[in-house]
Amino acid sequence: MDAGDGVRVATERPNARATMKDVARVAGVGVGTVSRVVNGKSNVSEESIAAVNAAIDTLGFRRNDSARMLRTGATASIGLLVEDVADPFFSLLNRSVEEEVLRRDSVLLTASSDKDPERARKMILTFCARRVDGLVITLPEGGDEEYLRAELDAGTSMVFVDRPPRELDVDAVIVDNRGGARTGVAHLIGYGHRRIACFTDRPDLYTASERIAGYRAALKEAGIPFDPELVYSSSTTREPVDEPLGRMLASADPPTAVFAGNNRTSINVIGALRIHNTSLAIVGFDDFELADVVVPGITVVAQDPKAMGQIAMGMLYKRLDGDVSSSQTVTLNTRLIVRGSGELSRDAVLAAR
Amino acid sequence: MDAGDGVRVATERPNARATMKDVARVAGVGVGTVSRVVNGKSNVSEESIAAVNAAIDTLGFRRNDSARMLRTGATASIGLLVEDVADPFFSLLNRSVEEEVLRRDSVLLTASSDKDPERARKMILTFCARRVDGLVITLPEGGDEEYLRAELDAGTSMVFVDRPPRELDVDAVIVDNRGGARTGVAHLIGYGHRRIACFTDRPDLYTASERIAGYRAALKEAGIPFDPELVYSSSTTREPVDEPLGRMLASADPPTAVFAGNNRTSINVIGALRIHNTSLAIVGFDDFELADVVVPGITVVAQDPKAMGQIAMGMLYKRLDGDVSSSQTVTLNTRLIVRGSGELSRDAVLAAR
DNA sequence: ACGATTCGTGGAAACGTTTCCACGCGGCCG
DNA sequence: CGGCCGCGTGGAAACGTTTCCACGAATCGT
Repeated sequence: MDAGDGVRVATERPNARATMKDVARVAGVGVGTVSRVVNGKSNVSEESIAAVNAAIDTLGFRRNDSARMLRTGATASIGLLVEDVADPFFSLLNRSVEEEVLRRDSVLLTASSDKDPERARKMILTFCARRVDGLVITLPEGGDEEYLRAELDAGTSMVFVDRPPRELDVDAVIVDNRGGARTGVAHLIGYGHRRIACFTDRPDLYTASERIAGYRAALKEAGIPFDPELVYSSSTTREPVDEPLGRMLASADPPTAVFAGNNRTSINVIGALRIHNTSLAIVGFDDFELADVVVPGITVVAQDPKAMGQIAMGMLYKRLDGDVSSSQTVTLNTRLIVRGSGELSRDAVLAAR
Repeated sequence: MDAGDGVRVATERPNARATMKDVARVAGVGVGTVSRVVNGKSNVSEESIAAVNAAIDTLGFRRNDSARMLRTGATASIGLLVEDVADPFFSLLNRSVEEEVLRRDSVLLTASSDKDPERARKMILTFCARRVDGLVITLPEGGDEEYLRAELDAGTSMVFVDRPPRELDVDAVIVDNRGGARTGVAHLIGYGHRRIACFTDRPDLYTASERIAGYRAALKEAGIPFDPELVYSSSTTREPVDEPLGRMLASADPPTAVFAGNNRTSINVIGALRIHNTSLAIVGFDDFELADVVVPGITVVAQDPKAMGQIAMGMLYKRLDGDVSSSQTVTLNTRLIVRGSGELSRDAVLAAR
């Protein structure tokens, strides 16, 4: 009680948060009891509970989770790494993962790789240093993946999303990119199109290459020759495509339809069509918010990022609960949403020229 | 070396990560030296550095940041709470904050409040228990804010974004919602419109009420009477607005223009206009990705979420660096982006009827 | 040649929690 | 009536790091 006796003041140090020791002193109990009250454990008398809670209120005590994590080894946190949290697809995935994390009273650390393997590596290792319970990862293409094996061996659980693992033995949730693209392109072929342009992301990206493969598969099934002149892969999703589209339109045998490999590219294609003041049939991969507001509505091959997040977290928590069965890859089917842009027949497009 | 002597195996325990102690033993140095090497401190011989690094590699050692945080008290982490990480505006803010956090080698914890004060409270207290260095918060309307004061007093720095503080003495970055709305509506008035509908979010939300105030201010300046029949506030941003819009259009003196209070509402309004097969002049608040792809392009009052994130983090880090000057609120100006939908004159709209 | 300074180093204390062990005290059963 | 059990409790050890202190060796200045 006496502040001048050389011992530190009884109830509070000047600029530090109260600890359980402080609470114990004020409540007149032991630290063990404080811990039991804070964690809602049984075997504590009503009196003690009341005294401790009163002390907590007056001191503004808040448990220091760093200490708890150190002691228990469980951090109750999940790390999420995607390409870009601002991307419409990944932001929905992010939200979906957050919901599952919240349900488990955990906390979510998020990061964007920007498709840079080095940045991804840095963030993942940072997450591991924080001893996250599990990782949800969209691993960028290229770069060494071996560092992940060390973390895996050290006992960190992880799930890949949107891309399958290459060498690593980990769970994954992916989308049937190839099948979805094949369906979308076949849809266009069904409306008489034989010259179908294909705009995608960088082909070294897993999803882009799969979608291109689906595009080619659909052509092959219909006996339509593949023409590399009709394929354009942009280096970034923000890049406008009016120049390459213009070149295709000016060629001897111009396309009458377009398959757009992702939602940003769909938007870019729509913009380019407006610039060239023409209309082609369009099917895009991945739904986006305004797809049914433009005229005509954009027919898309839709993914389900919410389901992807839920399933990924389900797999992750099963591992955290001790499941050691062999790893599996869940493939989500896509859904063709018909809105008009994909149902413009070849004849209609040609007639409008 | 002998595993059978009752002492635990020299280099590794079965299922635990290597600690600095392990590294020290393998490298033949003390733990202090290992710590110095890991943290790149000076005053370590080349030999020791090499030995320690070799040991780190063979053991797969990774510093346990829980312990580090406990000891140092600095968690190198920032907590971000927004309405919804999947919202186009907040996902860009999220990304921008992430960039600043990364620059400081920190980690970002994210959460969505879903406009629920109770959920916000829970997440903020969780972040505080994790002893985040700082908080970036979009605090939902309603509910008690007093718990924040306790955290503030305990020394947690925080910045409000998108909403100003009510009672609390904290920094904030907001947008000139009222001025932006006024500019947008005045723009419509400049094209001859006098009957301007206003669709917004729940009016108990700060941003929505400010924008409505701006709408009214513009009307007042132009001497146009305010008609509550022309204002509709949806309860959720996902709610379609074709029904209320239809009612307005069927009235004796229908609107010739619309001011949409946020980007999702803009989209809903465009959809509703299509359903009613009519066209009105539109100005929306907040830019969105497809605004210049629809026909006509949507004229918007644009915010800059990226700048908001940068400025907020700048203010936060200044506080963390010890700045104790009085708190301030930065107001970001909006920018009118003209794309066509807002430049449809009253006469043109009436002529098309 | 000798004290003073520097450098590299090892080791112990401390951070705040959880958990385990031991203790006192009733009441219960045999 | 005595041992036993269970309950509520206090306190100490442990988690893995950082940091401070102390120590020996080597270098320096005079």
